[in-house]
Amino acid sequence: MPAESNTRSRTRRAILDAAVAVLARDSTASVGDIAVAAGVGRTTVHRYFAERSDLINAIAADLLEKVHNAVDRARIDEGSAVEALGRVCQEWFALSDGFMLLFNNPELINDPAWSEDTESDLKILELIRRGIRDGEIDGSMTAEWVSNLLWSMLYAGWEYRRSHGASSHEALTQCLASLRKAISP
Amino acid sequence: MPAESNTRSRTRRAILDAAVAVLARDSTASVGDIAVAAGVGRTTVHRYFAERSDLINAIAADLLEKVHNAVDRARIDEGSAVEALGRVCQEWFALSDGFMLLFNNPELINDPAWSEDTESDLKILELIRRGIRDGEIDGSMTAEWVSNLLWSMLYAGWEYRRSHGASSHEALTQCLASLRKAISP
DNA sequence: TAAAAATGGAACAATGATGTTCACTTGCGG
DNA sequence: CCGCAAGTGAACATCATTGTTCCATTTTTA
Repeated sequence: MPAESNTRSRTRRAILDAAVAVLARDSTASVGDIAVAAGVGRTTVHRYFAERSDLINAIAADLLEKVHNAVDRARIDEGSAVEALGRVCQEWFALSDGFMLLFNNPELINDPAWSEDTESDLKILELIRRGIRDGEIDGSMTAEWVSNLLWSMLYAGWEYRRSHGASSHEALTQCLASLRKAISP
Repeated sequence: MPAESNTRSRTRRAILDAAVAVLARDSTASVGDIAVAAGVGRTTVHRYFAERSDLINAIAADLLEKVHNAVDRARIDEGSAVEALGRVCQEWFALSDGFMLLFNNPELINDPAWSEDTESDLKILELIRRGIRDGEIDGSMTAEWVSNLLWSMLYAGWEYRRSHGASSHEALTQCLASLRKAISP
């Protein structure tokens, strides 16, 4: 199959990005709202994603890829486990819109791609177990709980920024500090 | 005005409780879905709450009252601040459905009753400040951040129970332990 | 520059939720 | 045990969203 033309892939990206931004604020936004946000006609959106669910699925796939890339960039095999977790946190922190969208969109979480444990989830769990083995992370907690902690800290950081006007840097710093304290042995 | 008859207030409660339970799982559930869950005709729901938004507002008010009552029961002026925070956590943990509903219902959070800082929010912030003054809580964090931490820990606990099949007791225990570690000086 | 690709926008049918009315039961409560 | 408050379900109009089609217009690109 021929590669998608440049114009088409640019338009596709614009729609996808706008959809994430809009749906993160209001998960019930209409296709029309998304089209406006993307600076594109509603017809065009339907030309790229026939049904609303196709758009949702595309968002899920896109986010999944971003998550994977973030984990790669974090080089989780290098250095101490806690440091590596910090790097993952930092990378994921930038994906706030996508995750906010994921949180309050049951249909998204139930997407096959996000089934039980994504590849990235498993990598993080393994990283946490390494931290526990090395005595860097409190072994009285299950790896799953630590993983939950990480997510909820990210959430706290995003919320801190959103509702208290904290800068991203500020929020991330607090986030990381609290996570380190919470998981330390 | 005459007090509401027993039957009426019972029906009202049934609708309200069913609405919380249903909307916590799917925030877009129809009034019909709620009526079925409440074991009541859709017409009856509309008799109690003319519009959908009236029902939503009633839920908000109801939850707000539960939150207040929980804070009262926690006797936040007694004992150490950290112990008191623990009691609040424990009380609030039981309101999971309501909060889940609150989290992914923008229209609910924007309800006048939940404006900026509810009475309970202010009480908790004051409690946290007391903890910081008394040296029980790390003073390098703002009270607002600690408050956010508390919420995100609750969220982590609920999620741990939901997706990892942990018992309420287990989840709450982890929740409290991690919170204490995160906020300790 | 001209063909091809991409977009815009109007119009339309289908759908599902909402809110209202009404005539008909049900079942409390005095 | 009976009357009346309360609830039921059907029917109806309204509304917003969705998905589709068609044609004119703009933008790419060959």
